[in-house]
Amino acid sequence: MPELPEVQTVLNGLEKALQGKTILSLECFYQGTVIIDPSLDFDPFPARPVSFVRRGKYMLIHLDSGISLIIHLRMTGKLVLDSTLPQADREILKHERARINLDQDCLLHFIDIRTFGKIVLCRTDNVPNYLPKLGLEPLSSEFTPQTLGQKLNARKAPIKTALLDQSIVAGLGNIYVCELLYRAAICPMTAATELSQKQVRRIAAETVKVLTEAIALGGTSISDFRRIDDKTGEFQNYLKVYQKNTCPNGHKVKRIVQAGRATFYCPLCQKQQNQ
DNA sequence: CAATGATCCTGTCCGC
DNA sequence: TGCGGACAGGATCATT
Repeated sequence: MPELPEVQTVLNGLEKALQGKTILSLECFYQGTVIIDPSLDFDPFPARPVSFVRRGKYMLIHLDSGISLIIHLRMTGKLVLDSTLPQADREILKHERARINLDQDCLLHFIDIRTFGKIVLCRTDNVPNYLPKLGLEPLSSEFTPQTLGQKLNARKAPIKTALLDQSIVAGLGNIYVCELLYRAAICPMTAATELSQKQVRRIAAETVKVLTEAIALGGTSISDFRRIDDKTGEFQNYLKVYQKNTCPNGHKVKRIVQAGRATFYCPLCQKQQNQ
């Protein structure tokens, strides 16, 4: 389940892999995976990528033809670089939903078991119309205890649920929210509106720390996340509560369900009265 | 506007 | 061995 660090890892890999290459075409093998803006009235290929931008869990690849690719991996999407065979000889892989053909006999397979991932092709000036309302970028200067507190304190929902809302903070998912709340020693059931400034400061600090550490380690490979070279990330080896039986202090980790999603936390380390 | 629930989809795992 | 059901869960849409 790619969250911000996994998306950044993939995007970094793409930037390297596409260096000096030209995109020749985009193929779709599953109805709905590739969405082409209806107002696109010319063939945007061949085109060269000019910039690679991440916004929340969205990857934006801007091309020199004034067109952009918007890629979202959702839960099981993977991009796999392949330069092993002449393009014409490559069969469609299992669960391959789309393909980005490059020159130099390279291509990117878009593999997505559960078919929720999307690739949108649209004019660069039209990109914002394809993105939902996204909140603070946790690794940008706009992410401060002040801006975060302002948004969180306006919500009655539990802090765990509020942090998963992409219109509050963009890029967090279930794994990193559980992890950062443990590190900040905040009980996941605490109403966001009731968080003290001190608690918000800890949440902001631990969010930046856990995301930065995870990016440095190439993300978390919990189920099937892979880098584009198909290697696994390393951060799963550093998780403290997510899918764990005990926390680093040896306490029993509890699993509850909030807003339909599993929450892992330590009732001893994350007490509600921790100020 | 906020909060909730259903939906999309397939592989894996568990109990019987 | 196989079958049904729960679970995994990001984002979107409809509903309250």
